Amino acid sequence: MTTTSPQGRTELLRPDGTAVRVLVVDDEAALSELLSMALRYEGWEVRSAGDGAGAVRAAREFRPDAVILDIMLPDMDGLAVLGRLRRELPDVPVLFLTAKDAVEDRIAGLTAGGDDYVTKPFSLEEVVARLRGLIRRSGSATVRSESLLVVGDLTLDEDSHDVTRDGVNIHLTATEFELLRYLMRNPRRVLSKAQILDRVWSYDFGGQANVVELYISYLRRKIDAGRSPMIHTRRGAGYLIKPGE
Amino acid sequence: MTTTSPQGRTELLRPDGTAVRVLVVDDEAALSELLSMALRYEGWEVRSAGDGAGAVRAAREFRPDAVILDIMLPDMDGLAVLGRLRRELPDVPVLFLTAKDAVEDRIAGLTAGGDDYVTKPFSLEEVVARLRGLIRRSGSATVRSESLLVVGDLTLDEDSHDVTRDGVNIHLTATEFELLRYLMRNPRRVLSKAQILDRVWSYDFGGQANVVELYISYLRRKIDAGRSPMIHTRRGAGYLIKPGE
DNA sequence: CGCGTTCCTGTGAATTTCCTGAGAAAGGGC
DNA sequence: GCCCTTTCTCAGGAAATTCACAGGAACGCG
Repeated sequence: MTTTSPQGRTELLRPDGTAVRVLVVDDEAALSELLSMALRYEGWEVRSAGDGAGAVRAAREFRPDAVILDIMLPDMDGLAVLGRLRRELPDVPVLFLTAKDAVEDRIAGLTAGGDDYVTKPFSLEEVVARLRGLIRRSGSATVRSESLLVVGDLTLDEDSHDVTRDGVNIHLTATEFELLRYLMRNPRRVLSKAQILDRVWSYDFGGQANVVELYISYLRRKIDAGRSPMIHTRRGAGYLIKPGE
Repeated sequence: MTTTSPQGRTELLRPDGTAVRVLVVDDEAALSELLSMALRYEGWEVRSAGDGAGAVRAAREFRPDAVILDIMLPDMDGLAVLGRLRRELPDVPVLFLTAKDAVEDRIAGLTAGGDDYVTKPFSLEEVVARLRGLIRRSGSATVRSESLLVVGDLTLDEDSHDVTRDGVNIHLTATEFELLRYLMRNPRRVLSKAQILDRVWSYDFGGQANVVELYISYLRRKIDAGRSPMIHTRRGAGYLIKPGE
């Protein structure tokens, strides 16, 4: 088994060259599973815990580089877990999972230390992107990877959310942005509509699968318009992005 | 390559090139947590103590470059702690945390020696800025940072609180100033409303998240009025500031 | 060449997100 | 204590975004 990620992109690695370690703390087994699989697929090492006690134990043994923490847990409330995690892992960034309306009720100071949060229901693309951002900025990983994705003359900046083709700025909506980011993080690789739906849309999306077609169509209009096309259809298989000739 | 903080800003560093050390003395664990997280994220090394005895011990071992001291502590009152800290660390600047209604003249006496204070409830932006100012002026750290933030033709002086666009002075209220400072310390970077709220508003703020929208609106009126806009909305993501073209 | 399948995209409606005016409440300076 | 400034809530309205639906185009296969 090689250390290159399944998707073949440049990975974030720890200073000693080993894989980045992520601890997932969530009591919903299904969610925990979903996250673990997605993160392993990123090439990261994952451990998960279903309650606060397990989380603290895992933190001590596993010494993760980042934590994903659902702030509503059964035995302790998430904030208590956070406190105990912090004692074990003072400098480790935390990505919080929270219900959408909880944000309005305000969880003061959660993101204060450079941490971040994602509201449920989330898309995997969002979680992975946020987590990569956290790790990148935490300095725990060696690779100060750029926040800039480049495919041919197309660029996408994950920090500023700026997208340009051939130097020209292109305005994308939030969903278009996430779709393009997913494509660009997997250049020259066919992604099926099911994969895209699983990754870019939130896990509870119940709509028609052809939203993917629709959004591919939107992207083409904005990105390929006139120019040599970069987004290609593989009939019966999916879509891929690659530099135009 | 210059050393940069996690957020990519220039850091304050000590003469030997190591990170600045800050001691946080506060008995409220939650506050202590919040501060530690924020300061670590600034790239500083943090130790915290929950009482006077611990503070003195930490001072002796840790030799901090600055101290944040809550002047109401359980075992000794803050003034006694201060005295003993001063014996350990004669020249170290202290940032006091105090209740708003604390006796004014007493504070005035305390801060006479170049120290500073912040009233509770505070915003992290304010604490970090004050602390940076203290450290910068104390000479303990190599001054590698100006107090002037510049983005395009917009400037903000953290010392004098002067803000100018294209040379013209602009009057901002306290909140507007802190918001703008946060944006300008993270140029070209999308900041979510939650992040902004966590950082610019005080930790006990319980209000509506749309104050952020409101203050962005105020800032635009004062800063972007007529001119090419520098504050941009990323719908569904947040706001960012960048030089106009 | 004809046919079924797959994909593309215009239209429009529901929803979400953002902006901003008006005014109440709180705070600061004198 | 009084006046002026600042902060913040509330709510209406504007605008952008998401998505379903459906007709038509393109494709691949026999």
